[in-house]
Amino acid sequence: MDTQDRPRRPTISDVAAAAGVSVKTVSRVINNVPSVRPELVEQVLASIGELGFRRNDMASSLRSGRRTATIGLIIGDLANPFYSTIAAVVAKVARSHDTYLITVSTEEDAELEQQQFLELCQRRVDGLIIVPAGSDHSYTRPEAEMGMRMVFLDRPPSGILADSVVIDNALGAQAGVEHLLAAGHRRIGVIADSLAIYTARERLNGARTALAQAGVSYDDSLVRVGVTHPEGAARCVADMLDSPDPPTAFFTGNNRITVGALGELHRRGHDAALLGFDDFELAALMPRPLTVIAYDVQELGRRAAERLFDRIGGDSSWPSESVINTRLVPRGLGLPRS
Amino acid sequence: MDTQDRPRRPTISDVAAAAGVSVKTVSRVINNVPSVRPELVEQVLASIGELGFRRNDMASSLRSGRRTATIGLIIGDLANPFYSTIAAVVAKVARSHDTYLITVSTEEDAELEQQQFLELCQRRVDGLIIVPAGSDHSYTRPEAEMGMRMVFLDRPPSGILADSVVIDNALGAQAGVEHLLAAGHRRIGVIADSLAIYTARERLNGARTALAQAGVSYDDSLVRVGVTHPEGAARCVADMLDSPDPPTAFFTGNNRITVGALGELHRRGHDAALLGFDDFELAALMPRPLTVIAYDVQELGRRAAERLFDRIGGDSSWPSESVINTRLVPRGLGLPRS
DNA sequence: TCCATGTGAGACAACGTTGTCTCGCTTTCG
DNA sequence: CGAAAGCGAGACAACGTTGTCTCACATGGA
Repeated sequence: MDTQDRPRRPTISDVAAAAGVSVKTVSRVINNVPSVRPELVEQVLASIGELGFRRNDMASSLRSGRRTATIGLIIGDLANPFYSTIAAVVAKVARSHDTYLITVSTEEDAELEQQQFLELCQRRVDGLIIVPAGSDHSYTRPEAEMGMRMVFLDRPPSGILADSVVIDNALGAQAGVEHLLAAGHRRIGVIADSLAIYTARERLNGARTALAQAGVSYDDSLVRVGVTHPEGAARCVADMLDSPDPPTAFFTGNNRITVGALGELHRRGHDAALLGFDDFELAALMPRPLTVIAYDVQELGRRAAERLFDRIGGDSSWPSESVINTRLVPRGLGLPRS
Repeated sequence: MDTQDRPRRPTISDVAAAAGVSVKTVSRVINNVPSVRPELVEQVLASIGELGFRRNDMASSLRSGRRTATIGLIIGDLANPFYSTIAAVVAKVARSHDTYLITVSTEEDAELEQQQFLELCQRRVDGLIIVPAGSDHSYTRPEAEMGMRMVFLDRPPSGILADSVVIDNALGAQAGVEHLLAAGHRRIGVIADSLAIYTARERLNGARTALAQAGVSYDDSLVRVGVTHPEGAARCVADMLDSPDPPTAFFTGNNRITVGALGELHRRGHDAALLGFDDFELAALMPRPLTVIAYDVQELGRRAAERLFDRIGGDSSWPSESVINTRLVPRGLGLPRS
């Protein structure tokens, strides 16, 4: 008959009334302040149980000015296993710090990245881990100056000095191409993602370094860039194989490209060698077991998350760049055409 | 020299002081209330830009009592592609409702599920999507009664009446086993996850129905349950193949089990047929292309998220159970031993 | 000219919680 | 026995924002 029509959550003041104590005492009980008479503690706990009271964390963190116990993760696409692995390990580290994780996808759109960054700042997350989509991060500077902690992951930031954790793309790609060269290949097709992406640039550079050091002249017709989908990679492979002087091996710049290329080779029953950057779960089970440049994705996420919590914990040392090593996982190659 | 030592975020009161207006006027400008003189609007916006002001969303939603624009997703493990696909599509639907997503992993632990559920309620999320780990959800009832919206995904709740979205596990498994029977197999090994999991129970039931309807007597030695890892699945396959009267085909209850079983068959070069529940990206590229029971995981997540936002939007109709159909994707089987 | 009407903007309180201060009671010691 | 000290618990204000109310001033009609 009263204002019971919409169910309203009880507040500490309701609990206080029910237990016959002041709101502050309820607050003390909730926060385990020891200086409350055990008998009152019991009364209060009883009332809390009866009413189903649950503290409003938002009000609590507003008043206390402490952490919101939330961090944000800005990534390309949660459906991509690379990103979801990172999200999982970041969430795990966050949980060990009693912190929740808000994950947002930018779909590799720089504008969306900026928008979501600012929105997460409005929510007063305690910190942010960012896998950059855009190439200019000076927009983060005002927030950084006002105390927002952030760590860049997989790609370094530009326009701001901040922590980052990246993998050794160039050296990894170089090692991969060297492996193909050592197997006797001289015509090696290289397929890379958009060069707007830092990792794609670095990997292409590494591949070129290997070729140059082996004295193999650089052939433009054997390099394709801006390949973003497996289908595109398949077309590139088809295209190069149909050319007059086709490659005998392929170096593919990421797992999506590798899968697309593999599919095309599989369809054709072609025996060109294939070596890709990024490992993936089923690589060993492929029709042709795949040699890949692998690295510890979980370690990548873990280091970024731990760096972030160091910062949140008050670490104010000079920003650092942490580099994760890659390793070549040999699982066999197609034989070079002799 | 003043309290500038720790960078403090400006508040609307700082903006008001800078612009020479009242805090309420700043609030009006922020919220696009039209009844403010354009000249003042400009002043306020200028001050906002200068100070780098950004509204505190937590304070805003506390005061206004409106939504927190956050929903929670409670799943088993974000690193599992099934769950990350769901998380991605839920995040997408959420974003279209200007809402953020907090994802937590239970690691299939019922106690952790309950704990995280309650913590998310404390955060005053607007709603929750839950993939149950536990089998009793009566603990959610007090929260539901106080207005917490929730939708159960992949597995129905027990102990509470609430919306759910599930797939047709029994019928799918039945169709899968029928497919193996139609190919002439009579000795079919069935490997299932822990029967504490609803989907595993349902799928096993479906498999048994198919066997029973075909008049194949049920052989306990051909059924393994409680298999949670690919390694376990591999051991089951090895074990059954090494038995005196080995199966000629396997029905595997989920994608982890399928991968483990496939690996073992691959190692042995064994030609037993394999048909699994759950599709996975590379199934078509496997050494033996895999026939699977597939379903639209994205649709599963999408329906749950849309149902949740219906509820948040005020829909108070009777709770519904939405069922997603499965389909058999034939990609070939090993031939039965003749 | 005077009063009714309308409009823009400020004062104040409130959301649910916690930090600070105070106060009364008990304990202890000179 | 009185005063200092200690301790438990309440009153009050504040976190940053927005809802409600009020008021000053401008406008228009009688």
